[in-house]
Amino acid sequence: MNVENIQSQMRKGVLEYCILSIIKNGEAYPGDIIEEMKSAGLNLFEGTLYPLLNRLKNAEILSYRWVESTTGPPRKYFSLTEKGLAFYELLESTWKELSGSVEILISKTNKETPNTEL
Amino acid sequence: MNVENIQSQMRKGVLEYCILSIIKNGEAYPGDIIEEMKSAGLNLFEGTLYPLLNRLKNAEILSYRWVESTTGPPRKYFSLTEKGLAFYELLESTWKELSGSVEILISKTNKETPNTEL
DNA sequence: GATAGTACTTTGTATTGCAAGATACCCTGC
DNA sequence: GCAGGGTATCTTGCAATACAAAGTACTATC
Repeated sequence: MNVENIQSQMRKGVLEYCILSIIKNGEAYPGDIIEEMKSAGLNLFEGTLYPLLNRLKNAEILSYRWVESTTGPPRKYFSLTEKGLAFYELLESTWKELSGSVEILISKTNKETPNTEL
Repeated sequence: MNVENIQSQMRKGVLEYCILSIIKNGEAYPGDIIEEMKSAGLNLFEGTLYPLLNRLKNAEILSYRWVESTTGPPRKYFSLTEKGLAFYELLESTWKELSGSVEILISKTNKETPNTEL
């Protein structure tokens, strides 16, 4: 019940959505994705990302191609498939519904009984 | 990788936040909470809620008192402890940070290359 | 051909939402 | 006083998955 755990729990649900959004923007390899996530304030670990990308690839949501690098071994550049784009849009509406529901709930419970404040 | 699973994953992270928000508004028993969540569009199951409430009680975030009911067995009415209020505020800021990060990421990745739209 | 840096993969652990069923309490009718 | 239906709470087992940590592999440089 510590802070890291809470953040991790909340992050969980939106990880796929964020990652697909990055890839939708253009081909990316895992290093790009981790960087972009961090710059938005969302930490992401290799041990999380690689299995996730593989799950998405196996579900035919992502595809990849090998691209050689001058600074090391070749990289897997991922991009969305057609199915992946549809999946992304599903995630998008799911996120909007969820965040909408939360807003409704929070604003409602904050208004009804002001005397809750002691 | 089905729809229910995605929704469930996203819901996961905000469950505690929503439930604490409802309880913060005033004492509530599990039936109340499930009703309120459903009315906001968030399904919640008994098998999820009871263990969660017990975890929060053991962490001294919630306390409860028994209240008799005219329609059945007595109910556990939960309320926030002092520690619970602090925890709620932590969840609140965590949620705001997360949803902020997501918005940043999504809007950024949607703008940079408009030609992604096929 | 050894070393360092980058990239990808795998294994094990802990958490927790959910389904299903069990337990317990209250009331009514007999 | 006890059988049955409705309400409420609790428990058990399963499945999914984020994370940590260690391992493998490729490239370039010395």
